[in-house]
Amino acid sequence: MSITIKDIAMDTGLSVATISKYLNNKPILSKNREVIAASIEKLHYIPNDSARGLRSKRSHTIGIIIPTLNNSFWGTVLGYSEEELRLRGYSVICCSHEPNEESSKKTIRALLDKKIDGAILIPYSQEDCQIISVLKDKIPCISLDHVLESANIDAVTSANYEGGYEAIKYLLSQGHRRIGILAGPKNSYTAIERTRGALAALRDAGIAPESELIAYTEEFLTAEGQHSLEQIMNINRPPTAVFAVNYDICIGALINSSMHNYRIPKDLSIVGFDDDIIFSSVRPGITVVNQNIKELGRQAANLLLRRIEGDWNDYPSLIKIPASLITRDSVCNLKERL
Amino acid sequence: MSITIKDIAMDTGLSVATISKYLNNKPILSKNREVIAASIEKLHYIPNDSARGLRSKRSHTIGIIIPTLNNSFWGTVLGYSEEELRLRGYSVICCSHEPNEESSKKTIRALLDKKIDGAILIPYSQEDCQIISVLKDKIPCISLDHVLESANIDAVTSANYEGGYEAIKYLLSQGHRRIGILAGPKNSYTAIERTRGALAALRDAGIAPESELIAYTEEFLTAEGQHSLEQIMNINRPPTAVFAVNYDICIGALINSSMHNYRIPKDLSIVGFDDDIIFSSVRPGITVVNQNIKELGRQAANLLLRRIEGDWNDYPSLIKIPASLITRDSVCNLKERL
DNA sequence: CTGAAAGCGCTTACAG
DNA sequence: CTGAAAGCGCTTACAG
Repeated sequence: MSITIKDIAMDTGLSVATISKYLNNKPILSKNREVIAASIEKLHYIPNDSARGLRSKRSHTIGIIIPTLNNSFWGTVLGYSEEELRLRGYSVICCSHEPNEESSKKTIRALLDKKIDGAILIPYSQEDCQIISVLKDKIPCISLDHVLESANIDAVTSANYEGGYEAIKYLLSQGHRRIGILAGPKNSYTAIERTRGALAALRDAGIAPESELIAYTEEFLTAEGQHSLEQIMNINRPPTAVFAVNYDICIGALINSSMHNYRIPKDLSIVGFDDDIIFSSVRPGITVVNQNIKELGRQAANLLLRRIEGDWNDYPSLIKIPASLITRDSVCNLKERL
Repeated sequence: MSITIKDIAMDTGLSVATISKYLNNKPILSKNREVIAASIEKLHYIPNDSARGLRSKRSHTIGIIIPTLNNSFWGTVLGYSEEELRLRGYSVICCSHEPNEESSKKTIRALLDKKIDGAILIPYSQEDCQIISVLKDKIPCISLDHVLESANIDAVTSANYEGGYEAIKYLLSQGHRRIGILAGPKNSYTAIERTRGALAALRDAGIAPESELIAYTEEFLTAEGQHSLEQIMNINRPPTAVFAVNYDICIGALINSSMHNYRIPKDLSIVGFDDDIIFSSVRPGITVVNQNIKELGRQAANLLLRRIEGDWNDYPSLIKIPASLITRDSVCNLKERL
């Protein structure tokens, strides 16, 4: 019924073995190459993935494991990875998982049953080390967004540390000296890195970080972001500016300042991390450090493909994608005021 | 190397044909059923999808075509569909596509090459009829979120009309009589339906809709939402309340009212469509009509599976998922005021 | 470089 | 209901 490799063999007068070699980019006479290409085009031949997979033990599908899709950030990363992978001939099957061991195991099991050739994993936290170590013994794996300490694994993340550093450096350049850090959860890799960068920038400017200027939360929740700002503005000498390490925390801070009628940036300057349509729509626009989501997704896909193709030269590799400051109107220039 | 159906046959003393029948839920002696189940369990047998696919011409994978994943709404829908499908033994490969013919064709081509057994499509607009009609001749297809007029196709959507009706009915119950409708794009199925419902509610209350109280946009953009509110508040007798038909439009309206220092709900009441964490974090909380995203995703998956399994009884079917009003504090009760 | 043959792990008629 | 045999469309050694 449908066109097979046999039809191409008949049509070209070559053997199926040669057609197969063409399909797999193995050396054949360039004359034959042309003939085959023309025949494939003419007959609209499409290789049968099931047959290829059955013989070669490779499924040409890769798994992407994501915490939750209820989040435009992961969804977007997934989208870019998927695009890159698709263009290279792979399909992706994506799974979301809950932050518990049972869910992780089920997800891994399902993926392995599907005989995926590799996986990109976005971990919840360090605990997900377990799930990745099970996987990476069997197939190539990339950790996205998190660097898992205990696991020896390829990772691609944003330059979180540098992004945090940039945010504070900018605030300092605008004359701020008392800067609060809405540091988010203590167990989040990204939050930790961004906070570390922020503190380093402070230190490099000769400012000793004060613990009352750092507010931690349990999770990335707007409600906790609100509370963080509340807390930090109630100390003896409140800051003139705050750096919020993530979207939800930043939204929370914004909500809290509007409840207190703080005028931004006059009463309080703010820099967030992660851009969103809302930060450019709102007045004043909110200055943020923006992640390059497209590169994040693509590089993860590319690195994974290299591993699948057998290139383990630089293993384990940590790829950092630069994050960049988007300057808007939420930071007051204290120097101009003087 | 890995366990195959042959191993199970050996272990149980039955033939591979019988094991295959077990795997495919065909009638076998219940005695044998038990023996096989035990053996599969014992040897950790996992059927090889490639082999099954090669023989049976079914891939047990289904395609989900999505406008963009850069959107928590689609991502979430995808997540729920994926979960449902996975539990039923299918994997999903998802593709995003651009709103142009070339991109659509490439996407369809890629999916068809993968021999998907069915597809769920979230169209951009009526134009996507083309892409769906190409697909649905070959494999079962469900349209999600949109009902495509010209294509005879299964669809599952939220009760958009009813949701719009509810929003206005609520506003009326709070004593509002002059109500603005931020109607979004004229070519969006969901926007049209929600607006239709809103207008019907007005009419049913004996209020003739006035065209100056309806503001359309080109796309779903916050900037256009801002402009819509601006426009509608500048007419001779501005409304006491507005209904925003979608998230972005609602955010835009909120931003515009904050720029004008309208106090919500005192100066202006507002009801949105589509919930978001931000609407419950903000003060006052924003009243919205909420879609049941989980059901949307699940029902689409279930309907598709029914079609794939050959049940075309109720074709074409339109499944409407109820949307429900979440009452918060953005609507002023004018009756109490009197 | 090319080709003949075997075989990947299943499902599908077909007999029994 | 069960089983023997053929075959799905490829890739993989192996000769040539």
